Amino acid sequence: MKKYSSKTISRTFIYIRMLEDLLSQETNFVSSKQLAEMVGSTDAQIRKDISSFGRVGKPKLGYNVSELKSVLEEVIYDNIVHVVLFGAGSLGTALLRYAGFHNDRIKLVAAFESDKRKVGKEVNGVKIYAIDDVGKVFPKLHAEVGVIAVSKEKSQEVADIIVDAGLNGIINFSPTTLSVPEHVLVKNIDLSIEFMSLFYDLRAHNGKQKK
Amino acid sequence: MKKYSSKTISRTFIYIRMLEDLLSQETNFVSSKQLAEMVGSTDAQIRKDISSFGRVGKPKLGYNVSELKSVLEEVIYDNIVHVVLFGAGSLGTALLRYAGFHNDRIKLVAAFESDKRKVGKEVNGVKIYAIDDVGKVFPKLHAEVGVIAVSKEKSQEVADIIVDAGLNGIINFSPTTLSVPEHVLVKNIDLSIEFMSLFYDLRAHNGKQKK
DNA sequence: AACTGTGAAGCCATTCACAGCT
DNA sequence: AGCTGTGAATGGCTTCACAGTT
Repeated sequence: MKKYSSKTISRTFIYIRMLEDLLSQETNFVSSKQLAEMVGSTDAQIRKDISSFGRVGKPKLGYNVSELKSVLEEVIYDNIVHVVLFGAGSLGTALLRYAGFHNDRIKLVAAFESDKRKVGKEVNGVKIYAIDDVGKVFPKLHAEVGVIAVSKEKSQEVADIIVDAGLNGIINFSPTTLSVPEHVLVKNIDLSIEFMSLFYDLRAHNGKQKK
Repeated sequence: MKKYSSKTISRTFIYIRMLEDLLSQETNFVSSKQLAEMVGSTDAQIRKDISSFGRVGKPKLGYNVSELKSVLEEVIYDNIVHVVLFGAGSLGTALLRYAGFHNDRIKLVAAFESDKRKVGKEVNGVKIYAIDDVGKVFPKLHAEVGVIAVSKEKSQEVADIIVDAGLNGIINFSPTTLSVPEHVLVKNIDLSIEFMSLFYDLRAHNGKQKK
């Protein structure tokens, strides 16, 4: 598998989304400049990203929308991601309901929760199991990525369970730095840091304007 | 206001969190190397970040934990962020309940929602208003940042409301690229992109290991 | 002796600018 | 004539490595 930078990959998802919009408007061709405008980037950036995947544009015409979409999709997905959720509290439940996880590339296959009252329920077609049954349920799931949506205090414990179960990708919504073996990839999404850093940028930004 | 890179700022929040942990264990000094290990970074990175805020470390001893914490906090917050939420669906409700927004630096001051059944309720001390009352309620709020947690279809409409109300920071949880005037700062948090790009990294990572 | 602070080097991503294609 | 693809230039962030400090 060829390795692209994860920045390029993140942008590629956004490009695909735009191409889908264009397709639904029956637009056949799009230029790097137009795409750039749609996603808030630059034409050079778009061309650089796309050209790293091969020669797909047509000089003078731009990119064929559906062809480009196929190329981008091929780069990114050869498979479906099987995701398991830990924690069905308010954040976990929001994730279960979140429309973004009900597409053809991501499949949320199960949720685990310690609160007995929630165990056995189903949200959006996803079953909630008791955390103690991980050993029993896991082998059937073919899961690849675990999502941690439990409290700060329990997150390391859950991370250990995920690692023991053999997964090597974690998305961590709790505000902690997890310690995991080196082969496990962790992506931290700390919502309060996102907020606070936006706020900081905002003040710096406004300060500049006043000058 | 001096401008630091937003990468440095994001890390600073994480440093503060670690320093709080150290304080609660009554540790007085910490070296860049120890901190690096705690947050999963390098000692040089830590020193570079901290030194950009001034000379605060003591050669041979390291950093005084509580002194460093004060310095970092001073850099980041002179004020409280007033946040307004749009959308009290499952994601919005999770945000209302999210512990990270109940600290002394972020204040979620109100929520707006179009579903009449939710209007008038209170979650975690935050009132839910009708979206039509924005004009009436807003002036009292002193809000600085708006959070969009509504569906893709309604997000641009809500962004327009936020901009009209005079806010110039938006955190957008919906999977769209908003169009806003140049002075408005938008931070997109697209959870499905986060997932998909983790998955991609994971596969690239595993591919490498097999060699 | 041990650790910080920092100039310099190295690395990566973005932007520029234009040759080449249709 | 217009738009892509890309080498070269730029800019920014990270790492190196060591002088300075206590």
